[in-house]
Amino acid sequence: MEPLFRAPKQNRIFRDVVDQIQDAIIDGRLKTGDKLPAERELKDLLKTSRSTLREALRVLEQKGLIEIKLGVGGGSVVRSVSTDQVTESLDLLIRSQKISLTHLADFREGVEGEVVAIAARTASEVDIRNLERLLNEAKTYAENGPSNLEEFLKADKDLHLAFASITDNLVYISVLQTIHNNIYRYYDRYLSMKDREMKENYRDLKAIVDAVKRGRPETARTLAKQHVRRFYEYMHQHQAVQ
Amino acid sequence: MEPLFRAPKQNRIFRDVVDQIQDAIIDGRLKTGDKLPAERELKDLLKTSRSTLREALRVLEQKGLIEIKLGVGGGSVVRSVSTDQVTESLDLLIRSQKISLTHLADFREGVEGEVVAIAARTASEVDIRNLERLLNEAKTYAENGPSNLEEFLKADKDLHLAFASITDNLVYISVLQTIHNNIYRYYDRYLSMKDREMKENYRDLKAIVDAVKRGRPETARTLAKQHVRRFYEYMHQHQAVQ
DNA sequence: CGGCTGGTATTGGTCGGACCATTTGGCAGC
DNA sequence: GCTGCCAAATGGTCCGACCAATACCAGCCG
Repeated sequence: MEPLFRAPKQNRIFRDVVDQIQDAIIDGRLKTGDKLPAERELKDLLKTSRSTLREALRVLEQKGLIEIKLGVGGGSVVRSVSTDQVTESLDLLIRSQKISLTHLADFREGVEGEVVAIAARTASEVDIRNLERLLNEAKTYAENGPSNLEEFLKADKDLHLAFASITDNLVYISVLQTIHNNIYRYYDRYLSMKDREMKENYRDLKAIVDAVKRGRPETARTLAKQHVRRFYEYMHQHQAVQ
Repeated sequence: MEPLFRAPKQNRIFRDVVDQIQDAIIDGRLKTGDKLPAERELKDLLKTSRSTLREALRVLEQKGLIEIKLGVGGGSVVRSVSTDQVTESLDLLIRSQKISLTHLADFREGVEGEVVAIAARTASEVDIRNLERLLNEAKTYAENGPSNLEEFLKADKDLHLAFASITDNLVYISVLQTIHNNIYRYYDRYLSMKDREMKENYRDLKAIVDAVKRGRPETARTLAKQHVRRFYEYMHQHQAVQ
């Protein structure tokens, strides 16, 4: 039987180790949940040192391809190539302030408009029920006023990501996850929503869900764009009075 | 004077080292082009071992925050936080075949439509001249037929990215760069464009540039969506006869 | 008998030190 | 003054030891 790994060549050995394992994951020789051998064992299989191997594992971990756990029964486990890690780099862009609030808003307006339009065309009954459940959560928090702002924003986020899920399109899902996972970074700087604004926001969401339920793509798109724009207007106003 | 680094705490030291250096880069204490001390020196400053420090540096390198060069005068240099590295994770998604051709097409239709619409509203004269220059390149290749397919696709890509640049919005730019940097992975599997199709594709591009030049956002959007859809229809047809 | 508890083995995390490989720049010899 | 080689700086690799977290099991106590 052919061994899973071979001794590395090239100048920088750790790079070769990374490539070997990454390729094995990408073309399916290693599957999600598979456990790599222990470091002391793997270093022998790869005919390298533990330090070099560990540098390679760190890189793979950072790429989101494996997860490393401590203790007995720990070790390196292959993660599913998912959207979780897509966040990292856009995350850095945002944190380095290379992306302005306005640019983020423009992007969201276009993409989220399209997403709800697709959702309105393709949502199943199960999808709709899920949307209504999330909408109901948002309603509860909205009624309780600004003391529940954090929970309300969470529900708002969940709802937006639920629309993305309905498209069943990993590109939309991962891109929007990235945006929504980072958007809170702007909150502290800009956002302070008042009671009236929370309720207004909730009515937006309700209207969008309604349009999706009734299968009106263009209505949903218009409402979503308006919703996003309004959200950013709150933030801009708050910025102005700071 | 306060030292740039302090001794790490926490359970996993390398993680703390990563955070320290990353924070220094993000909030500007370390600027693009700045050189970190040599490893043997930095490990003393951080009161850690060289192995641990190196694992941290590997992670930072993978994040695209530093670049490590060998030899005398080598070392770790802070890179500008750019869109280059945003590619990595979507790249992995695509290579793992988690994203279908259709999903990619749907996403591009929405986003590229929006992008050219924005471009039509905001393009400057310089932008227009640049578009016309790129369009002219595409024309040359299109006229020379399928033997120039590769060059034509490159020109097509440049044109699409040029539209994104006009928006001046890093989110659009980085997302579309990611898509276009990876789209070629589908070519081998699906694409084989014939002479007639290349010319048709060129006419699409020309019409879009024209709409942008004349400041017609909605016309540009419609044309761009149609252009993207047509492109993927070629690929699907080719797939079907394989 | 059952549950708590502490020990122990496994596995990743950290450390220090030695040596290798690459690169640059200067010095020696022509 | 040019050429080519050597030395120093710096990252890359390797080794072996020990630390730290954790799962699991044996044994004790209620």
